[in-house]
Amino acid sequence: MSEPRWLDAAQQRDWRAYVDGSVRLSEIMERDLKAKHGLSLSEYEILVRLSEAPDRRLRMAELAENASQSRSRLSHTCARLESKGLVERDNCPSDKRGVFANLTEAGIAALERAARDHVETVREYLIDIIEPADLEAVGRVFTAVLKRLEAGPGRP
Amino acid sequence: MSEPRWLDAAQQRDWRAYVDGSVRLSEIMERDLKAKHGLSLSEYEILVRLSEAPDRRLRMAELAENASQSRSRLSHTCARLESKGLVERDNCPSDKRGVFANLTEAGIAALERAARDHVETVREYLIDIIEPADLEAVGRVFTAVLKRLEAGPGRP
DNA sequence: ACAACCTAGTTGATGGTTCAACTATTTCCG
DNA sequence: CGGAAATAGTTGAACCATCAACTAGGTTGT
Repeated sequence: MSEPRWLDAAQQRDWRAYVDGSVRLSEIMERDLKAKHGLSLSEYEILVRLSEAPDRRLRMAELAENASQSRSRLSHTCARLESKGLVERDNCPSDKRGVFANLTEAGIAALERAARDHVETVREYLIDIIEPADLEAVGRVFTAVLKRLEAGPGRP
Repeated sequence: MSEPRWLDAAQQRDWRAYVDGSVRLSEIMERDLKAKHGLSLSEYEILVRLSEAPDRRLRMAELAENASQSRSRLSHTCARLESKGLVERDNCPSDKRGVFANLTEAGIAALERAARDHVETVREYLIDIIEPADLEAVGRVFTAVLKRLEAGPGRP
């Protein structure tokens, strides 16, 4: 139990800006999508990942991984999307435990509409108001975070 | 209704890294705090803001603003923290509608314990694995986001 | 002084997320 | 082969956040 290595003033300032800013940024994304398209951010993410998959279909586990959601959460969210007619689920022939989620035509259309507004919001509140070099830095930072998280716990 | 200004490949890559990375980063913070100290991230944030306030007390509205939470959410969360004995609420004498939230001794102690672990997690999964200059860029970026959000909607 | 309005904060219902338990299938390996 | 262990996905309960409605006290203007 050693002394904690506290952040210095500059680190603290930057970390705090990130905490506050990222919470409020995702809040506005959420609100915007919900108001204009009746979609939550996590529903939107699912549609995005499906739209990029071959044949616009993915196994539930892979979709959960891509969308950074737990399997349970995906099951519930998928049920909701299914009842909205944006997603369909059907059984995997080769693995009888497996389930494919796939995007319906309505899902494709809804995503296209939502994405047009969403990209505008992302620009308006982030991309267009910062230096391109700083966006690249953000990319590097969170790529490193993802890599670190994959490596699992322990601090080498 | 003009054509959307889609992100280019590099912007898309960086934005996606941020979306995925930030979700997963706050997930691990949340899990860590919950497992080791029984606190959610938003409870933790409330304790932090209170601990920094003069006399470790703040009016509810101000606390809500500082912690980036809605007033309603703060009421509920505060009720939970109160039942854990970490926060107390009492009436404001000068404005009879008002309520002060203040940190109890137990709250101070709980925060101190939690903060020691929390800073370690923040370092392990973010600060210590990136370039200092990139952290500064993150700080600039989200400071700009906060400024933009304060300005309100509309894109000048 | 009083009516209209605004601000502080809470409450309860609703809906989404998490967690643990469960079924069903597949894989591993003696 | 056959049983143990691992994997895919779902379910329901408990928990937390959001939203609209509400109480109560303050502010403004005439």
